[in-house]
Amino acid sequence: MNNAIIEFLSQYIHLTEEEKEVITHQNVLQFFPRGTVLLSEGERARECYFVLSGCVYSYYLKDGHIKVTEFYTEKQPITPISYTTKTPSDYYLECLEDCIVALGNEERNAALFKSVPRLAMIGGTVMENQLAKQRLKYDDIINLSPEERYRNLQENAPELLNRVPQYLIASYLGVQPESLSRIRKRLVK
Amino acid sequence: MNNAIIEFLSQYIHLTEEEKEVITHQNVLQFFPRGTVLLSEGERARECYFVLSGCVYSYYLKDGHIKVTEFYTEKQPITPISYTTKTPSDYYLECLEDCIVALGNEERNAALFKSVPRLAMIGGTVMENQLAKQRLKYDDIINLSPEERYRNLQENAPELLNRVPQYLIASYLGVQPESLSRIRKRLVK
DNA sequence: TCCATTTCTTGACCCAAGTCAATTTATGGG
DNA sequence: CCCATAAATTGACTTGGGTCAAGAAATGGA
Repeated sequence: MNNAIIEFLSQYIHLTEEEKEVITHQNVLQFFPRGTVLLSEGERARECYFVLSGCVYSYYLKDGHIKVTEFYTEKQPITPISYTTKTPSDYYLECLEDCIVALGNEERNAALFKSVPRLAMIGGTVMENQLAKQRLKYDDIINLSPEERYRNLQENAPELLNRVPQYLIASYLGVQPESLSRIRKRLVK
Repeated sequence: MNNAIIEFLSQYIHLTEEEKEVITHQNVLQFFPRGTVLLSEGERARECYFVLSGCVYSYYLKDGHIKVTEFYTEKQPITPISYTTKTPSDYYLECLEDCIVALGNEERNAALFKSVPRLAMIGGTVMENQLAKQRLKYDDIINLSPEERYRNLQENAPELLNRVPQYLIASYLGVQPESLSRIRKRLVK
């Protein structure tokens, strides 16, 4: 379970057993029951997260309606924009399921970097990779119809479709729940 | 002109006159005439860029049609996904106007970091900021109609509308040229 | 197990964007 | 300055998603 962090970091850097040990022990883990709001609009994020289990989603409100922007599941880092910019958040961050989450902040990261100095070097790379992913997602969305977007989800993240209520998937795809219902109907036949 | 880099870096870190001097002198600048292709599909990007003057745009081909993903103008850094991932590029990078560009690669960056060590620390922050911007752009697009996107462009980057041919703007907004023409017509009245 | 509430589906209608085709306008090279 | 070509506009038609309203199905708490 806790290995998720080690697995994640190992994508970027080779860790010795000793370093893995240190990282595992310095982790600050926390359990949040489903429905917990980790971050609210107007609040300033004081922490970033790493999902070990469960599912977190981020959304903002527009005319009182939820607009889902992302789902975060196992082995995914969450860096709220508000954490980056140190300004009040426009987004909510909420647990869709019971979650176990690793917490990060500048203090704790600094302590970790002191123990495993090589970790400090991959910060830029991790961010670059996140950015590359976000770009691909953008380039996808801009030229695809809602139906194509849904098919991509089916292809790339089929498990999400089972874990997440359909009206949140619809919001994530940028369509109304009625439309998603019709898209699904079209695709069945 | 060359100050653009100093201006850009100063958003993240305060530079002494001496450091500014060093950075200015270590810069590798190059002129590219309009139409120059900086990166082609299938090629691996060996450099990243910083636009000092002119306009560069990135696009990919889908069924032989251009899909514009971004315009880069003065004081904007360009980190091709291919540069990040060290894999062949799916994108083209091309000069829309005559351009003066600063070139970066790992070697040159390392040399620069050696001269001004503090620069190495802001890499993650620059990337985090780029990521935050890209996220906002995404969240925008997903819930806005083409017409709203166009109005946002008018608001946030009116100069682009004069510099860039309309059919490229249309592609950037994810609509057909005919549709953009009609959107503009609707908005005039 | 039952009921209230939430979520999902369906129908009818509207509208904006896509498509194809034709025409007008702009542009740059000679 | 003219012409060939590229870019932008307009018209007619199709189509898929939005909206509003009603009903069916699923869910969870008592």
